[in-house]
Amino acid sequence: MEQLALRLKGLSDPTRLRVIRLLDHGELCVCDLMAGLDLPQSTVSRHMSFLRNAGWVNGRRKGKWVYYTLAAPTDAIQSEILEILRLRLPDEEQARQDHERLMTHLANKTEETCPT
Amino acid sequence: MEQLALRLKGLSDPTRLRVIRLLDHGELCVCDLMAGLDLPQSTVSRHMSFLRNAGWVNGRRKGKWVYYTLAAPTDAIQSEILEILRLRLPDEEQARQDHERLMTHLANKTEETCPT
DNA sequence: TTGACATATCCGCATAAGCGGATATTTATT
DNA sequence: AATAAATATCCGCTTATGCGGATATGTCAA
Repeated sequence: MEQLALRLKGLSDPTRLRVIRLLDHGELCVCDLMAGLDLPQSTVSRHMSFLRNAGWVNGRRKGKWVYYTLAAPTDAIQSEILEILRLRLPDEEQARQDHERLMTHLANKTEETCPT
Repeated sequence: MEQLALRLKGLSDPTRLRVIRLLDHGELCVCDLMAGLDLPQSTVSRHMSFLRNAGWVNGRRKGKWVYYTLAAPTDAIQSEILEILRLRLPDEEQARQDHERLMTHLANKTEETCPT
């Protein structure tokens, strides 16, 4: 139960659900998430640590950047919950705004300033 | 997201997951849960308030007793998460003990001391 | 090796949660 | 009305969580 409770605690915060939703579009670095969420760097980084610790995301370093992706599920529960979120995360105004901010930000990124 | 985060926060505690698992056997009053969880009354009652507030259980008063049941899901997410828990809640030693304590307690209950 | 950038961690702070004993509330019984 | 039983709430306490600015760490480029 401990393990599962920790997993679910990872999802028990609105900001972290927004992160999951943004990551569903693919790999993003912290600065991308800052733009999408419109939150300061320390706040985003802290939530990413929490999510990594709870087993929901992986981070890989690429030069100065750390790219986060949704983690591959390690058990059936995690896999099914992730699938539910993918299909049914509420389609709220905020999600639309997050996505729009992210897209605007990505459009202004050049290959050299932030390589994949 | 707020709403969903609250829902998930309801499940983000080991004791509350144990409650969900016990309630899957059917309606239980607080004293039943105290026996199953082996926790003091104030602790159990507080967790039940939390779960009710998060939309996972309903309580109905019957005389001196308050019987709790799993709440009927109000949306697809809740329904699917509940189904996952039902199918896949980890089969741990603690769950076995909880169940055993509950059964022993129920066996000692007479109709008059605690009616359904 | 210095500078600039991206990220992580530290800091102090405020609020939320968890705990269990004590007390209040509700209901049935006499 | 008084008592007892079941439950909810209050209390003081401890720990966890969230926040954002400040600082530390890691990495690349000049």
